[in-house]
Amino acid sequence: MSNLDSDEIDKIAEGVKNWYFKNGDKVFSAGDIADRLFIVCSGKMKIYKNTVDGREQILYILSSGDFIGAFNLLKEDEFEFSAEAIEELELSTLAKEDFDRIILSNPRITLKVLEKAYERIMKAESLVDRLSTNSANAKVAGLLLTLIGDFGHETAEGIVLELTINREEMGSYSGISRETMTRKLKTFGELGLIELDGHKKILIKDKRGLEEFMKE
Amino acid sequence: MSNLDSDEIDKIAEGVKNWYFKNGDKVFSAGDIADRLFIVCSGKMKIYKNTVDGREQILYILSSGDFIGAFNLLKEDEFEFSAEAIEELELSTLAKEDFDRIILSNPRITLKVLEKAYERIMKAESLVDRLSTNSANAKVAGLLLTLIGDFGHETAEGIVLELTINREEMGSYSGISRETMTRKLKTFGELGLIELDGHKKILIKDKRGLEEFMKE
DNA sequence: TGCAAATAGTGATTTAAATCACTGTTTTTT
DNA sequence: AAAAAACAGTGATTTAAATCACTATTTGCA
Repeated sequence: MSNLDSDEIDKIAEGVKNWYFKNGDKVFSAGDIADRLFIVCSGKMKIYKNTVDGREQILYILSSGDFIGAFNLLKEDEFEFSAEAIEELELSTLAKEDFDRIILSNPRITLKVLEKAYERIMKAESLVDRLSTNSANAKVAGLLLTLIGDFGHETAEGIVLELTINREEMGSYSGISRETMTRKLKTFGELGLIELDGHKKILIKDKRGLEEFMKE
Repeated sequence: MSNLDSDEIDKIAEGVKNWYFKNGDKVFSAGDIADRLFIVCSGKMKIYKNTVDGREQILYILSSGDFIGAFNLLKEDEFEFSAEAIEELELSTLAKEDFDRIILSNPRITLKVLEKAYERIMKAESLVDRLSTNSANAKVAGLLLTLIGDFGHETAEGIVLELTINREEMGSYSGISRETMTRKLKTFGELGLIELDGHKKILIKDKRGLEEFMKE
């Protein structure tokens, strides 16, 4: 936050509010006025839409440092999606007009925001990738690779996913049903690509193998 | 292009090249180095990926004023998609390093680019919307509404789509097969929502009705 | 204008995943 | 630690769209 004079900083700090959410709490809903910027400080939240046929489609999983509600500079639209905490979550929010003012007067911050916008484009396009195949195997393989980014960390035995989403939500993040998700994960387990440990932990044993699945 | 001094403008003009493509010509391919920015001057081109199961998934249809190959500032990646003219097409291209230089030194242009990035986010997310339903009816309705933006113009009888894409490509822009596209368009015709006039023209008779189809 | 090539339409069949209905297991709560 | 609630697994069945194989129509070019 360089390039801000102290008056400006004071003014902004005034507008910043901090929030705390528990797993499952709703942060905002589709249709709410998007007059604030939400910045994730710790924890995770899911961004999702309700589809035509009454299911939920997860678009993004946001972690520390991600923000949402900002790119439409100066226009104050409604949110087209909803947000819900998927683990303990700390947020700061900032009035959109303050944010706009900061962007308009601080080129370096504009560039940062542009970078974030690019990140979001990449994520949306990779979701399109996942949804555009008809093969459930490819969807699940693609999902697991994405989840490495969202929930993965390296260990001695390989990459471990410590999930805070359930099978239904995994389905919703890849466009398949809960039951198909269950069945495909089992198949991948039998093939030695992954190892399931309870409901909340997956060990990725063969990342390459998963990538292969996305090519057929 | 305000805020550029004349030296700068000269330097940039040097790097600009103009291109002309016929319908069906390839502009660039996935895997090509993305070291240029492509700006559409007139005509249209489609941006697409080849999916896992060997089909083509259209991501965007770009028209005059749209550009591609830019948001990943300073990084020179490969294109993850291909581009092909879908009617006579005039392009200008600009070396990416020049573009980066312009952005970094002209905040007003950065803002313009940010606006375009937001537009692309909206388009990608609306494509996700379309792909995330299992109902072919909803996909086709959503497609037609999107095509209004890409190919539509108002006439006395309603909105007319003068298509430069075929049924296969319409399917590819909404995640269904050519045959299903054909059948659903027929159904919509019978319901009085649209009217088909040859292969290349569709009259939208009931936009509201189409929107309704996206909600069930 | 007529002809070839491209594109679209259509019925029959297959297929993979959704759905349904239930049971089993894990996780969380008190 | 026990009980309740949430979540996951599974077989049977249905379903909608993909695919196949072919014909008909449209388009654009010579």
